[in-house]
Amino acid sequence: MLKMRKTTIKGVAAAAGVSVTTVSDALSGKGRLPDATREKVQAIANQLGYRPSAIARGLRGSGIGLVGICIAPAGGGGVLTDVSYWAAIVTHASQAFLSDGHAAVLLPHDVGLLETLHIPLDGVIVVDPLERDPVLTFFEDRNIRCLTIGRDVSKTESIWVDDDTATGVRRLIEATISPGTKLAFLRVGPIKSYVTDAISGARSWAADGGGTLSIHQCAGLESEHVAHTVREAVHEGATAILTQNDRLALRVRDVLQAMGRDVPGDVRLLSAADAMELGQGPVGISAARPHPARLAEMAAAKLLDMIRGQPDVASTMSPMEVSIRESAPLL
Amino acid sequence: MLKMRKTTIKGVAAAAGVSVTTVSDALSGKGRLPDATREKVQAIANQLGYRPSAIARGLRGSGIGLVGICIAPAGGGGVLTDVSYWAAIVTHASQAFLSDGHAAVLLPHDVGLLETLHIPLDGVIVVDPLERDPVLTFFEDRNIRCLTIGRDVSKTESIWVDDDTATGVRRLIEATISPGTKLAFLRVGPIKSYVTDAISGARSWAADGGGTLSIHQCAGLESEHVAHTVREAVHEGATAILTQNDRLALRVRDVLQAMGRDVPGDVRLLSAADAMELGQGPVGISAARPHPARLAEMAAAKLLDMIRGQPDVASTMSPMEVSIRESAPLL
DNA sequence: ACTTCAAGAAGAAACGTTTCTTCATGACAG
DNA sequence: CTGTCATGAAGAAACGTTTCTTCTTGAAGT
Repeated sequence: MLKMRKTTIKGVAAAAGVSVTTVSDALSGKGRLPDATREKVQAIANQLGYRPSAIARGLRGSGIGLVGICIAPAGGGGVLTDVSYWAAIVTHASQAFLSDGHAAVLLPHDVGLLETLHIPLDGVIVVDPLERDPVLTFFEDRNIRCLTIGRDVSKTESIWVDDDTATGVRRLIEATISPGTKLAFLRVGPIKSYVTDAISGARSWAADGGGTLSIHQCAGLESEHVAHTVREAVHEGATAILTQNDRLALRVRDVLQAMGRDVPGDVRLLSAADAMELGQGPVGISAARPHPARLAEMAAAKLLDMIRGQPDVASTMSPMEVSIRESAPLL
Repeated sequence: MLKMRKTTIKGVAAAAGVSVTTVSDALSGKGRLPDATREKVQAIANQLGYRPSAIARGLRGSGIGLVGICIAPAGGGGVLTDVSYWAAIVTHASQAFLSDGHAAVLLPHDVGLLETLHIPLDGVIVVDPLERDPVLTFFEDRNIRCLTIGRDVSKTESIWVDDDTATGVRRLIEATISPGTKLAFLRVGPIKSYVTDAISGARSWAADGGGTLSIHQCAGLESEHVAHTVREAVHEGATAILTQNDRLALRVRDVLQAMGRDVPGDVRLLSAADAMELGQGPVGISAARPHPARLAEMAAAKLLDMIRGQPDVASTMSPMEVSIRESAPLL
């Protein structure tokens, strides 16, 4: 394999017997050149396999069309993101960027790793920021335009796109839980905005005379932790359980079954976040339906607006529909 | 918001009353400077929020640590990649890159779109290249190091990583199909290397006296097309069907059921590519198990080796295990 | 007191583009 | 014959780094 150095604009200029200016103009269609020159230069550039260096271009201009998607990796348990949620966001966002001539870089949701990278980003989408997320500070420090999917409740001036979980959850409860019921909210893991929202939706239902609400923190997704929390809730008289997300809901369903409680006969079960798995199994679980794909597209579009310098980019709530299943049928 | 231009190395030099050389040296730890100067410069750089421009850096050196993952988007039907396969490859490859200080850019498997992008890539992983894939030519033309997951059978000099589908499929057949059986291979869509391999695995089984093999091309994944092809195969006397992949296998199972044929009683059913869904339902489908995660990690590691300039990077086959389920139990 | 040397720091080239400015030429009008 | 203009093309600056080279200074060795 010939290890020759890449042909640069200088090489083309020399080969064509013209100046670099002429080459640049000929290839970009600018300047005033007769067609003859233009074609000659193009032919030679072509023949030499000349490709302008994106880096050199970027040095002069503003950026090279890169946007980041900052998201915790998908997979197993723990704080990892659910695979289909992850895939929906990543595919839809990157497609949206692509059709605008930008390319998406996958970034870790981790400042330590981010610091090892040195990438010229035009902007970044941060997915599910935590409260006072250091990742947001990281990008702010570097003056990189940032938009979040899900909100960092502690930052008021930031721009986000989010499911309207509060309203969605309230509608879900109203549709399936009879007034006066004792409802237990089960949460787990770090605080994300949708959890806060789900709670405030449930609170507003309770405050408006829907019923009473108690909140329980699960130590983890392992069966024993979930069982402990469920027992606690049931012992306090709860006859309806609302979980933070799909995975927790599935565990709760199993735990209730193991305890011999009928769903929905003894306890009605709801999830604040829908997922395909909730529709499977003998007792499907009712849930509010998030729209990762739609959020990703909206986020990408807005971020591109910001990059183009539009001044009036605003945050947006996306309305949620509800999926009614066996675990909590319509009243 | 203050719209000041980014602080550059010149700004720091001016503020510190030293030359740019000194700033560069102080921050990078090179050159010979007394600690006093070093610290002073660092303090000022810090205070000014100075971040060296990755682009400028890249201009001088070789690259900015970007690698591409070129893969057809995941989702619905058509030529799109299966979601879990897609996610496994993208997460594992990008994680591997990340831990080496590189970041992954998601690229479309589409020359038209690639041409609109101008990104300085150190290398790229092309997932499931088609035969004589123009995408490979695209990267070759641009002198970008390229490694494929799955092979382009027409390019012999390229470097790849792949499941050993031929051996896996042959083992699968040997374990579940009795000698002398008429086996029908059903394929669909564009030719990818794993299909060629699956066929050659089946061929070698047939050639060594295992049984007879016929190959059928399905016009599409829609029920009517699948039904047509299955009818054809069964009419020719096939009592075992091997499908190209999981989705086709699922359709075939439904079609057989609709035709009133018992699986595995009347017809044994196999898939050349396993997926989670094959384990679900009353009649799980036996299959050879690909390892997208492992392939992605191997591919990333090898590509990084190539980028580092290692001369002896070789292609690798990854052995496949088989999943035995109800549709074709062990003999 | 004169050379030699090392430390500290600055200068300047190079990386590959784009773009603003300038220059030369010839045509045309006065 | 001279001044104006348009055309075609080259020159050079700028983008922000890194790194190789050079320069200055003071200290040490003879």
